[in-house]
Amino acid sequence: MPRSTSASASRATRNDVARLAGVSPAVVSYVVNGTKKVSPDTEARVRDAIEKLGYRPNPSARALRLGSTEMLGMVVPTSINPYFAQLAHEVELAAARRGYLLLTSSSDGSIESERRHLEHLTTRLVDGIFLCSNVFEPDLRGLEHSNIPVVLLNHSAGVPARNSIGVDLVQGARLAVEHLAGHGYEEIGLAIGRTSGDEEDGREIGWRETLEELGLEPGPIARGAFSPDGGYEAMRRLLQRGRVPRALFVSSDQMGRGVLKAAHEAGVRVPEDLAIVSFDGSVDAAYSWPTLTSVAQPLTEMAAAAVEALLDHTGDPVHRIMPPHLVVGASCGC
Amino acid sequence: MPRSTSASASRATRNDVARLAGVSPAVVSYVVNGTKKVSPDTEARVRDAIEKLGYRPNPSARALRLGSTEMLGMVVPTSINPYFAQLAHEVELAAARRGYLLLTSSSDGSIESERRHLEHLTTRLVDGIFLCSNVFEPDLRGLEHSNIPVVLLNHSAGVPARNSIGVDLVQGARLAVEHLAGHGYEEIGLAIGRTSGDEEDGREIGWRETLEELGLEPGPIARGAFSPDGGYEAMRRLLQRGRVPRALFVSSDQMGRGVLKAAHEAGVRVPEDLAIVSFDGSVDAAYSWPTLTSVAQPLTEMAAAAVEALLDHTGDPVHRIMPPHLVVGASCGC
DNA sequence: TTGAAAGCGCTAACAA
DNA sequence: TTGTTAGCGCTTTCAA
Repeated sequence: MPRSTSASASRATRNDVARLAGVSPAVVSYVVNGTKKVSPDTEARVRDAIEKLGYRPNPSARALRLGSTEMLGMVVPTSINPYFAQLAHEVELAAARRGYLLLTSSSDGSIESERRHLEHLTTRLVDGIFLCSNVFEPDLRGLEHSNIPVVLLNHSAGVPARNSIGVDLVQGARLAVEHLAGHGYEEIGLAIGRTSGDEEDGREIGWRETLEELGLEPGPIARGAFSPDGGYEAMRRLLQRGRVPRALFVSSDQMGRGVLKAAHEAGVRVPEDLAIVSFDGSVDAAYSWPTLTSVAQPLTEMAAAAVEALLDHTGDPVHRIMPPHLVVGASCGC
Repeated sequence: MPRSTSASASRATRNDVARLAGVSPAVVSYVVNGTKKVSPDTEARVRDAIEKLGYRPNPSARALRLGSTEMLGMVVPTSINPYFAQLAHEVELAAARRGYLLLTSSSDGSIESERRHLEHLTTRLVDGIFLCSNVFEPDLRGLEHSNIPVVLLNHSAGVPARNSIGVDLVQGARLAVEHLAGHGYEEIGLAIGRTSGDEEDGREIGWRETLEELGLEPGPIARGAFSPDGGYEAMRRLLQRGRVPRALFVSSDQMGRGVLKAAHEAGVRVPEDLAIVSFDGSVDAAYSWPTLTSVAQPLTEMAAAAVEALLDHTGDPVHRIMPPHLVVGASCGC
């Protein structure tokens, strides 16, 4: 028998409080929830008893009665990535402001694990789920029996029937490319994370379109995972092909770290030989060497919007695309 | 009325399953929990109904009945720090192996917030708590009425009445200092994170003792927060004092990032002018420039030990001090 | 092998 | 203003 059983067995219940205060159990609920008027005198006695016994309402009983656990779930690809760690943290704060607790788990980049985590969360009966999926069209079958609302977070193109919140990737890429072009670079390459579906990443679209508008030829493209390793390998490939451009748009700060590492190893100076603008605006950008100029996502706003969409929204799905902004570091040569 | 209410209202209950299978509700429990023999025929019918309805036992009802939520809580100073993110992830995996879900929240380095999070977790009736505290003697008053077991994780000196799991900081510092001394450096400084109590950090002790044993004078000490910013400022201070040693032991990879940034800015070459060994062995070490030689903590083992201490241990408090090991990068000049 | 029933702690409708 | 009570979905004892 687990220790926990004795732990909760020893915990004061509403009846204990009622007995000590000399009132009925219902009155304790009235005081705790403020749902009904109670005479000041009674209230004082009840509060006193609550204090003495260290009483806390049992959340399982509450949840059972109310049909709501007041918990929200979030699935991220990996919490080691500071971008997702920060996003999850912002969501945690936004949820807490509404009295909800956030359960976060990481799918480690696997679709199978993502599905399992979703299932696990629904089993736990969370009141809603934020999903940062590894794929464009996540497998939501585990939710079909549950009616639990979902918000696709960090998801820039809307899946028709789902709420989604994301940053404007196309616009972000535009900021990056225009900034590099503003420095006079005419050859601007792309190091981009691999997506697992058919959809083209908005950053790639924005990069191409902006170059076109500026009358510039697209520079070389290198693909890799959305990770430091992925960035490292992407940059290594550019080096091997002898096709290192003068400027490079990198699709995440994490990849940026890898690109920098490969550049340093090869003796490519940043920004003198290679100017870089990356994406996300996470802490990693500020503590790379050189610091990365990065297209920052408005995480706080995205988190707030996600919580709002989950808790307040009914009717048609919400699709919010938030504007990014450029945070200038040293890697672009400013 | 929140959407969640309607969501859970629509969820199939055990009674629905029983009705569909033509058995009593109890039999459904027998099948689900495997606690009692049921005829193969009945079992098949029940499983069929479960499948059809997508039935999942209501965890709140289970928890209410069993007195256990099968959830564990964890409080970390910050989940943005990859070291804690990784530690939390390892704990999440270890807990999952035992059928427990992990609730993680970050205290953002504040003692007040740490206390609040602890309280919040106990209120949620988790079956146990892992605490990576900001301080040596955490304020556990919020738990006094609850009997919830606690493990101090990332805590190297045992608080007498509590379980604690940590790495051997003294031994870790020894590895670092001996390695640097092995490179022939005779002046080895220390950049160390500030602790908020009176206790001296084991790394400082180990650093001093090892130098003493080697017959070397202690190099300069710089203190700062356990963060990139803290490392940056610590290094800046050494630079301003004109007291940059030839070798430096840095008490975390996060600080190491800041030290590197300050060194780069000042034109101090690593490892040529300054050799560095840091602590934690996190991803940050591998993607710094140059890569950091770092004293790695056995996170997986620590997480497993922590879960074991929490779930299996009764009687006297557990105090486990795990051995670290050196991961060689480029910053030491190897 | 199966079923009936008590009760976990709580909220809220209703009665007093 | 306060108390009584039904019932949320589940596990488990006891009886059939």
